[in-house]
Formats: sequence, C-alpha cells, structure tokens
Amino acid sequence: MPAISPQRMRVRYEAILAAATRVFAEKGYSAASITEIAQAASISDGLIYKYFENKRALLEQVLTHFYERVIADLAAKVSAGKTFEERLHILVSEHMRTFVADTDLCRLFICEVRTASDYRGSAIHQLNRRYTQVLLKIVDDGIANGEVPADLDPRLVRDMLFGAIEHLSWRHVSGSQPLDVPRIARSLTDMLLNGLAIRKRKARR
Amino acid sequence: MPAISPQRMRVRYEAILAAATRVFAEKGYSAASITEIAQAASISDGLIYKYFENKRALLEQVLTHFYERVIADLAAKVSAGKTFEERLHILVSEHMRTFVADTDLCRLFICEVRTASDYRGSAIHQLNRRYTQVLLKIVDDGIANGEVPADLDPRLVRDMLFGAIEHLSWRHVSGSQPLDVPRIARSLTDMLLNGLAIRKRKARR
Amino acid sequence: MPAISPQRMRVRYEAILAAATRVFAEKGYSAASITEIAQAASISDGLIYKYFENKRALLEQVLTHFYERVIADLAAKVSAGKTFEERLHILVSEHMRTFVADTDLCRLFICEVRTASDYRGSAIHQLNRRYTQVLLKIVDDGIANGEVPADLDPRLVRDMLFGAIEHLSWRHVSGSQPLDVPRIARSLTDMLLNGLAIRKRKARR
Amino acid sequence: MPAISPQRMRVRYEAILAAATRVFAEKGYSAASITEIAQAASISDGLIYKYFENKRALLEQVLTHFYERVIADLAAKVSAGKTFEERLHILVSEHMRTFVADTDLCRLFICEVRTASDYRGSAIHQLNRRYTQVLLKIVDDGIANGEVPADLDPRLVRDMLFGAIEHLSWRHVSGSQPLDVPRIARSLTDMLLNGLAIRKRKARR
DNA sequence: AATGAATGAGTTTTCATTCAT
DNA sequence: AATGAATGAAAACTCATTCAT
Repeated sequence: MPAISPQRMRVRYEAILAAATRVFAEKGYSAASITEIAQAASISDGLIYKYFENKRALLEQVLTHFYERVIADLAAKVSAGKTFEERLHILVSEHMRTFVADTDLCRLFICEVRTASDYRGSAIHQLNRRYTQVLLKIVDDGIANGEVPADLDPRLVRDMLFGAIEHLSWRHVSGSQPLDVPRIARSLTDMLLNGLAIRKRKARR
Repeated sequence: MPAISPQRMRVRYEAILAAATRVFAEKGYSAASITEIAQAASISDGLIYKYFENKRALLEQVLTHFYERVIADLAAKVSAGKTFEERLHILVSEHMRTFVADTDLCRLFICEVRTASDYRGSAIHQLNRRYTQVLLKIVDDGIANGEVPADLDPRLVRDMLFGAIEHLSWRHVSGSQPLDVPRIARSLTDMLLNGLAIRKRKARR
Repeated sequence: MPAISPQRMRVRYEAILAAATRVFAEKGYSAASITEIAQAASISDGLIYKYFENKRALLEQVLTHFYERVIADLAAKVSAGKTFEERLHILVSEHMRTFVADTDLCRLFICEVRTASDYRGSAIHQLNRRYTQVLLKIVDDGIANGEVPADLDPRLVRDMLFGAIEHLSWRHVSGSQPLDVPRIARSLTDMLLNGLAIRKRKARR
Repeated sequence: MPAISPQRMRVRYEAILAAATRVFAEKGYSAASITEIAQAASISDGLIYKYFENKRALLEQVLTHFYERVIADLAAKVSAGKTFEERLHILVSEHMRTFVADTDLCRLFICEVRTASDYRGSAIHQLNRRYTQVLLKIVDDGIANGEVPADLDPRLVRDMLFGAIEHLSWRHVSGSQPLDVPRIARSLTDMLLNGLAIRKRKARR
C-alpha cells in the first residue's frame, strides 16, 4: 500500500534526472545547485535526496543514463556496416554526431568525471569501456578478415579516433561554424585508413 | 619613484606565479585557495590582488606562462628535424613528454580553461593556436616538399595528433603503468603516417 | 468498532516504545531519527504519529516506561531490608546497578530531560520524585526508629546519595575499568553512615 | 605591520567568547546558531572561523575559560582554610556558589561535554581533574594531619561531594526557591563529616 | 488503518575579495 | 607598500512532520 504508485515514482525519478541533465549540461557540475535542479523538476530540495544519494551520485546517474543511450545507438548503427571501412565510417559519424548533439554532457564527462581520481573502476568507466569496445571489436574483426594489418594496436586506433573527434568537435562546438558531420567524418575516416604519407593513390579506398 | 623597485616587483610577480602554478597543479583550480597560494609565496592574501586582477586571471597567467615555455621548447626541438616524418616524430614525442611531465597543468587547461565560454579569442586560445601552428607548419612544409599529399587537411591532422596524445596520455597518467614515451611516440607516428588500411608493407618507412 | 483491535494497538505501542528505547539509548535523542525508530519497529514513519504526539513525547514515554520499571524494582528490593542501614545499603546497591545496567537511559534523562526548562512538574519529574521518595521513606523510618538523628535533612541525604552514585558511575561507565558494584556500594554506604571525620572506630558499623 | 593591532584582536577574541558564552548558556549548544553568536558579538559569521576552528571548538574554549576562572578562584579561597573541616567547608561553599552563579555553563559541561565520547583525555577533562584535585589535596592533607581516617577513599569523597552539590543546586536552580548557600553548605559539610548514623553528639564538631 | 513521498526550513562552513591600518 | 581582518553570500544536506493515496 504505497503512498504513491511505483509508476509515479518512476516518473519522478526521470523528471529529476531530466532536470539535472539540463541544469548540469547548462551550468556545469559545481555551478549547478541542488535548489536549481529541484526547481527545474518542480519539487522540493529534500526530495532529490530520496531518489539520489547526493549531488555527485546524481551526476553519475545523469552520465550513466546518457552513456547507456549512446552505447545502444552506436552498437545498433555499427552492426549495419559490412566491411571494416564501412563500420569504421559509421562509428566515426555516429560518435561525431553524438558529440555535437550532446556536447555539454560530453564536457561533463571529460571535465568532471574522467578527470576525477575515483574514475578508474567506476561505473562510468565501465560504460566508457563498453562504448570504446565497439571500436575494438571492429578492429579485431578487421584483423580477422585481413582488412587491417595484424600488428595494428587497437588501443592506439581507439585513442586516435576518439581523441581526434573530441578535439575536432570541441572546436566547432564552441566556435562559430557548425560542424559538417558527414563531410568531416568521411575525411577523418579516410585519413585514419590511409595516413598522411604520400603513396600510390590508387591504393586508397 | 616607486616604493618598490621594478626589479623586486618582477621577482614578486614570479614568486606568486610559481606558487600558484604549484598549488593549482596540486589541488585544481577551485580547491586551491588564495590564502594557500599567498602562503606558498610567503606574502599576504591582499598583495596578490596588486599583481593579479583576481583568481581567474591568476590561473590564466599560470597557463600563459606554461604555454610560452612549451611553445619555445617545441619550436626549438622541431626545427632540428630534417624531413616531414622526422619533424612529425619529434613533435609527437615532445608533446607527449610535456603531457606526461605536466599532466596537472594540462588538466587545468583542458578542464578549466578550454571548457570556459570565454575561451575563444582569449590569450590562451591564441597561445594554443601558436602551439598547434607548429604542426600546421610541418604539414604545409611537407606538402610543399611533396612529402605529403597536397589535399591533406592540416587541421584534421592536428586534431588527430593532439587528440590521440591527449587520450593516450590521460589513460597512462591516471592509470597504473607509466607511459613508454619513445615507443608509443614511434607507434603513433607510424600509424599517423600510414593509416590502418592494409597495403604493401614495404611502402612503410 | 475500531479498524484494529485494542489488543493489537497495545502491541504496536509497545513495539514502538521498545524500538525507540533501543535507538535513543544507542544514538542519543537528536542523533536518533524517526525513520530509524520506525524501521526498528518495522512500521512506517507516519504510524508513529498515530501513537505519539511527536518525537519529544516519544522520548518522554520511553523514560516514563523506564522509570516505572525501576521504581517497582527498587521498592520491592528495599522492602526486604530490616534496619535503616540494611535498607540504605540495598538502595545504594540497586541504584548503582540500575545506573550501570542502563547508563544510556540514565544519560538521556540527565542530559535531555532533567535539563529541559519544562522538566519541573512534568510526568517524569513526578516519577523521579516517586523514585527518590523511596529513600526519603527510609530516612523517615530511620528517624522514627531512632536509627538516625532526628534533625537529619532527608533531602540532603537524597542529593548526596544520588549525586554520589551518578558521579561515581559516570566515571566508570565512560572509563576503562568496570564498576565493582558490591564493593563500591558497601564503601559508599559506610561513608554515608559515618562521614569523613575521625572518631572512635569501634563506633562504626 | 598587522592590519589591526594585536590588542584589538584580543578584544575581538574575547568579544566572541563572551557572546558565545552568553548564547550557549541561554540556548544550549545545538540550539545556539553561529549566526546568533556572530550577531551577539556584532561581527560577521565568517569571522568567527578566523578565531575558532569550528562551533565545537568555540564551546570548548567557552568552557575552558570558565574552568580556568573557577579553578583559580577555588584554589585561592581554599588556601585560606586552616583545618581540614574549614577547607572542606570553603570548598563546598565555593563550589555551590559557582554552580548557582553559572548554572547554565555547568549544564553545558554536564550535558554537552562530560557526556561526549571524546571527553576522556580532552583539555576540559584535564581542567576538571585540576578542579577536583583541590579536594583530593584537602583530603590528603587531612589524612596527613590525622584529621581524617587514613583508610578514607578520596575519590569516594569527591564523588559524594560534587555529586551532592550538583543535585542540590540543580533542584534549586530550575526550581522556585533560591538556594541559601551558606546554610546548605554548612549542613552538607556537617553531614559529609559526620554521616547519617546516630552516635554520641558530643563527638561532632 | 497504514504508508512513505513530499516538504522546506534551518545550519555550519568556506572563500574570493576589499579596505582600514 | 603590505597586511590580514573582515565580509557575506552561497550551498549541500537532514529530518520531523504532514497528508494524499
């Protein structure tokens, strides 16, 4: 005989999470106040603590939620690719799209969580690994199919790819001109595949 | 007729900057207090405000100082390289070394400054451009010499290179095993040059 | 036609009281939360307020209950003593034993209730008087029997006796070594009877 | 070249201490708020933390200050007594007077400090020992002079004496009728000396 | 009758910055 | 010039109590 239905609790939980996502994204973690989040969710300050341990845990849930969504999306999209190159291109495009669409949440992750001393081993670290695992799988499959050299270090690929997109997107996001995702994704994929050095161009693509 | 000689003022200024660099690096921006920095510089809280507008400006000066140092270092080192590949390798190595040696300052830049809404057009942004300009120059020269394809987008190279190193270093820095800079720099340079795709291996290096 | 039988209500009431006694004793009044007490009683927070006005009233009931128990015990034990000295000794022993056995409840009384501005005239004050009345009766009987001087001020005796035990027990309770109740009770009784001054020792005991 | 004179700092310190003494005495520790104390001292909230570590430390200083005062007073007064009985009487009178004059501070000590788990070994515990030491010394001297039996347990005397006064004063303080200190001190001293048991009255005094 | 979600006031503490000395 | 005392706003978190369900 609960005072409110579990359904309503679920709605509440999600309302708080949505409000926190909005406020954290807008202001950053420390500039966002619990009062502000509570107001955004149209509830009292205290109630937040019935649903979340503390402000930090709320941030973690926000990012966990976000990560779960993008992991599902990415895996689904990538699975449509047939070849190594195709899958790589999809991943680059999708990751870039995510970064552009949710820059503020990405920033939260980069500045507030990934940087924290307790990041390693945390739930979000796990999610991050699951996310990047999608790429590692692509590379492994590529090696298995003979599409990429067997001595390739997948972790190096991962860092290059995600690092590049992070930097790239950053610039466009905080800057003036919007990012032309399809075009840049194509260029980046090509460069990843072929490198900078000059060689017989017929070897490309 | 100043009450304190310009010379002594200069020493003061640098003492404060050094203290702030140390404290910011150790604790991060918001956890560092003005009082702590003042104590580290063996002066009073109030005096800091005679030399710096406010805490934020102090952070900016700290990073400006840091950037000026690493820019000079990088340009000098890179100029020793003869070929495109050599220069690229030097830059990768040097940047990686800097990231490892001064992770805390890099973190400050990444989390506190690059992320700020007023970053674009700021003095530090300018310095960052000067820093990355070193790479753009390398690429341009490479194109001019026919060492790299003329249709290469230098900005894409820049993002891939710096993004990759940032990611790479981050992991090693917050992780357990130290970064083997020479080895990883070599691998990364190779991958940048040659890409992921399979091709005649004799073409490499 | 009550929705719940009076019998069941009684059981509930006592369950809450027992839970509150435990939690208050363990944590102290303000550190104990209603939620914790409710959980200890396996009921909901709100239900407590159907049985008790508020947290304060709950504390009062806890101590009332406690006092009723110890008053009954004390009176029964003391009535077994034949002489003034015997009865005095029993009372000293029993009070000390109570203090040792239920230090936390005694502390609650001393720090939370006796100290309150509304103590005088409260129900617990009445109970405290009934408790100390046991001693006053002993003294009065002693005077009537000629076992103690007629000009003895029974209230002075009361304060000395209970004050001494409180102090004594406190030290042992919060300290290291446990209280050897029989031995100390004997010494205290003797000192109460004979005082500090030197006199013919054969007169003692 | 301090911003304000050490003298003024001393005044400030004492103003805060005085304000805290007043507010704590009036409201008790937890009901007293830092804001209230700051207002009573006509300063800002924050400044309190320049002079005292935290609220708890402020309480400790309040009681330390109080204890130092009463210890000095007591020792001075007691030293005027010639005989054991005289000194005992002085101590009883003085302690009672203190308790009556500063009941609220005594309550703070009894309820907030003596009861705390970290009391043993604390600075205030040390002061309390110094205070009660005055009595132990009286008893020891009494034994040395043959004024009291050599087998007397001084700690029992201490507990009886201080416990009795605590109880006694408590009643009068929170009650209606004021305590007639000289009369009650006399009675208490006599009772301590001679005990309750009937005996040859010529032996008394 | 019973629940427990919801409230919202209340409090300690920190700290960048200012300004009297 | 230099000090550091003083400010005062800000913010997370707790919890007794209520009341819709």
